[in-house]
Amino acid sequence: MNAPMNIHTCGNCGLATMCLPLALTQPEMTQLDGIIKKSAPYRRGESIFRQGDAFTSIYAVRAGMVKSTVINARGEEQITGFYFPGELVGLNSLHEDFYSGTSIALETVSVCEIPFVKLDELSALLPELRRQLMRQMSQEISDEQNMMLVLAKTSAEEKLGNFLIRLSLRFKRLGFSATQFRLTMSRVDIGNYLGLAVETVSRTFTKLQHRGVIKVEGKEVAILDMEGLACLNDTGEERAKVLNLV
Amino acid sequence: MNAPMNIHTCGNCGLATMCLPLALTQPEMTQLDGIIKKSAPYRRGESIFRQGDAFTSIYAVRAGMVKSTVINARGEEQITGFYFPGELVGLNSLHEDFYSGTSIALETVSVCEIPFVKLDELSALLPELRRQLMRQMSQEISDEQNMMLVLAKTSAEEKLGNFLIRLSLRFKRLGFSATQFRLTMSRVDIGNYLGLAVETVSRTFTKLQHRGVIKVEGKEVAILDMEGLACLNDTGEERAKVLNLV
DNA sequence: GTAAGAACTTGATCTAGATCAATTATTACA
DNA sequence: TGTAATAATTGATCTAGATCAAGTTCTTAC
Repeated sequence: MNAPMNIHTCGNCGLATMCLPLALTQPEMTQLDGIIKKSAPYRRGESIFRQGDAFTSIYAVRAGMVKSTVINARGEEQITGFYFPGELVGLNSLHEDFYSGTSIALETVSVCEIPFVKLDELSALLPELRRQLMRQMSQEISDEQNMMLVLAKTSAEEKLGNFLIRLSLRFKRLGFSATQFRLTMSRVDIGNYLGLAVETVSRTFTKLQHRGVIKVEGKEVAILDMEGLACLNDTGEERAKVLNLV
Repeated sequence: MNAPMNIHTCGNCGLATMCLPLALTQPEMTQLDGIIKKSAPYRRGESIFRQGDAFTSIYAVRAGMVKSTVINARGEEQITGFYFPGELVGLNSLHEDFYSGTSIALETVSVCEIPFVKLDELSALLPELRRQLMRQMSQEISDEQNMMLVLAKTSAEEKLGNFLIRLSLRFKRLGFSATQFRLTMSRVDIGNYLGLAVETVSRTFTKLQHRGVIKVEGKEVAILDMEGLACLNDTGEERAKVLNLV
C-alpha cells in the first residue's frame, strides 16, 4: 500500500485497455509506469512539442483532445490528425531525430510522456508491450490510408459524414455517447483537415441537417440517422437526388 | 563456405542498407535470413496477398514494383501506395487478423516473405532489427501524412509534380537516375492514387511538358527542371499565370 | 454587462477538374 | 505480322466546391 490512490498510474488508468498497457500484467504495468513522465496539463492552444524540436518521446493522450499539424510546402498549417485519449502522438517522428510536426492541445489536455529510448528497451523485455506498440502504429497507418481514400475520392458530404462517424466511434470507445457529442475543433480545423473551405463545411453541416441525418447546434452534434450518414455515397446520394430534384 | 553464392541472403542483398537488415551484424543477418521465406517471383498483375486473407507475414520487396489497394465503401478499388525494392508491404495489417488490402505486382516482382510472429520474436533479441522495423513503420506514417497534405490541399499540377518527385527520390535511392525513369504504373493508376480523373492526369502531363518542366513519352519521363517541378505552388504558379495569361 | 474580436453562416459568382465523347497510340496475342 | 483489345490523348461541356462579400452569432476580457 505504498502508492497513494491520487497518483496516476497505468494500473488505475481507465484507458489502460485501449492504450499501451493493454494485455500487460500488473508488474509489467509497474515497469512501464517507471519510465513514464507526468507533466502539468496543457491549456487550450499550447503545444506539446513543435515541428523541428529534438525527438525524445511519444505521448499518450490521457485527457482532452490533441491536433497534429505540419507546415506544408506553401508554408500553410495543415492538420494531419486529431487524437483522443488512449491514442499515441508522435509515432510519425521516431524515424528521425526531430518531430516532423506540431502537437497542439484543443482543450485542457493531460498526457503521459514516454521517452522513446526507454520504451524501446522495455519493449525488448515485454512482448505484449512491443506488440501493442506495433499494433498502434499499424492502426495509425491503416487509419491514414482510410483518410487518403476519403480525401482522394469523396464529395464534401461524404468527407464530413465519414469524419463524424469516425469521431462517433471514438467517443463510443471511450464510453461516451456515439450519437451526441461536442466538436472540440473549429470549423476551420475541420475544413483544413478534410481539404474543404470553411464555407463548404458550414454549408454541408446545414445540408445534412436539412436532410434529417444530423442535428447541429454550434459545436453540439447529434447523429439522427447513423445508417444514412454512412451511406451518403451510393443509395444515399441517389435517394437524395430523387427527393430533392424530381 | 557453406552457402553457395547464388542463394539469395540478406548478406549478399544490395538492398540490405535500406531494408530491415540495416545496422545488423553478419551473424544477426543470418538469424534474420533464417526466418525469411523465399518464393517464386510474381508476374505482372498477380497478387501477393488479398484483402481479407489471414494475416501471417509482411513482405520486403526485392525487385520490381508493387501497388497496394483497398476496396472502399463504394466498392471501387483505390490505390493506397506504390512500393519500391527495399520497402515493406503489409505493415498496415498487423493490428488485425487479416490483410486490410490487396498487394499486386505491377511487373515481375520478387519479395522476401517475413512471418510476423517470428519477426516479432526475433525483434526482442535484436535491438537494431526492432528499431529498424519501427523506423520503417514510422516512415510510412510520415509518408502517408505527407500524401494526405497533397490530396487535401493541392492542384492537379502540384499533385502530379509531387508524385514525380517522390518517384524520383526513390529511384535515386536505389541507384538509378533521378531525372529519367519509366513509370511502371498506368495513367489510370496514377489518377486513382492522386484522386484525379485519367483525363486530368494526361492533360497535366502535357501541360507540364509544354511548360518545359518535364518531358514525357508514354511511360518514359524525364525531369528537366527539378526545381520548377517542386515549386508548382507559389512562385511557379504565379510565374505560369504571368507567362500564359498576360 | 458590454465591447471587440473570433467563429460561423449564407449568398453570389467563378473555376478547376469531372464527365462525356471521340480519336489515336500501344500492347498483346493468334 | 496483323488485329483485337487496352491505354492514352484531346476536345466540349458541366458542376462541385472555391472564392469573394456581407452579415450574424458566439467568446472572451475588462
